[in-house]
Amino acid sequence: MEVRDLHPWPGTPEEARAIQDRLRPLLDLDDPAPVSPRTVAGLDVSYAGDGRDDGTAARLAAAVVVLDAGSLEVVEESVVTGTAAFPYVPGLFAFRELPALVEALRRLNTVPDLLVCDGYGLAHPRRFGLACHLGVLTGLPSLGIAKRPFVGAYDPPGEERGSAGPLRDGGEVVGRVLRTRQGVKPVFVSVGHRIGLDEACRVALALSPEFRLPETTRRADRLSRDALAGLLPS
DNA sequence: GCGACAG
DNA sequence: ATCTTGTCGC
Repeated sequence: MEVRDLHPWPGTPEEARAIQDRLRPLLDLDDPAPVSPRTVAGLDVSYAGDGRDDGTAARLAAAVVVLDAGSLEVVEESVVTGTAAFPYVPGLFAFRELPALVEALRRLNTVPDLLVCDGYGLAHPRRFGLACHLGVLTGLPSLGIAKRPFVGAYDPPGEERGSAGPLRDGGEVVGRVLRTRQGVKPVFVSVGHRIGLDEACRVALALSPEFRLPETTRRADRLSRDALAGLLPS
């Protein structure tokens, strides 16, 4: 599929933040139309550990797995190996894996109806997490499902699957804390681009019929790990 | 100023 | 993210 060219690559955290501030206005989040995705793409990245002290140049594998939204059967897979493009800095996480993920998306023959990212969308210090960034670059609806809290405050949702509550930051609701499995830690859902929070949570639940994490990220996680394992140890 | 901080 | 043993439970 087609993906917009990457902007000039930032050399410093300041430049990276400036890029996020410049791209944020491109988000389409006002009254988004229903997505009702037929296919959903899950994205994830695995790392080989070493690299430089700042984490740059660490070997990684970025995977995209497209599933049929109804049956959750695999429609297409794409994996690429590469190196971390930026040190890990909370709030600038996207710059670490963006180049590899974009390349994996470009190698897709299918154009998914929705992107499900491992991390955050709007629930971000500058309201521009990885899901927002990929949404703008691809033009596709996107959302983020994170395993751990980042920004915002929340009350623990009920113990049953489906229970949820608002994730609030700076006086605004930036996402939702959702229990995808009874008695198990909840996940953090936030919209990225062209989708509403209600639909994002419905999709998140539909993609997680059995486990805490959605099948999209579970599949992408396994694929990226396998790709890394297939590389010569070094 | 100090601590916390997606993956 | 990754480093990691055993253990409880379906």
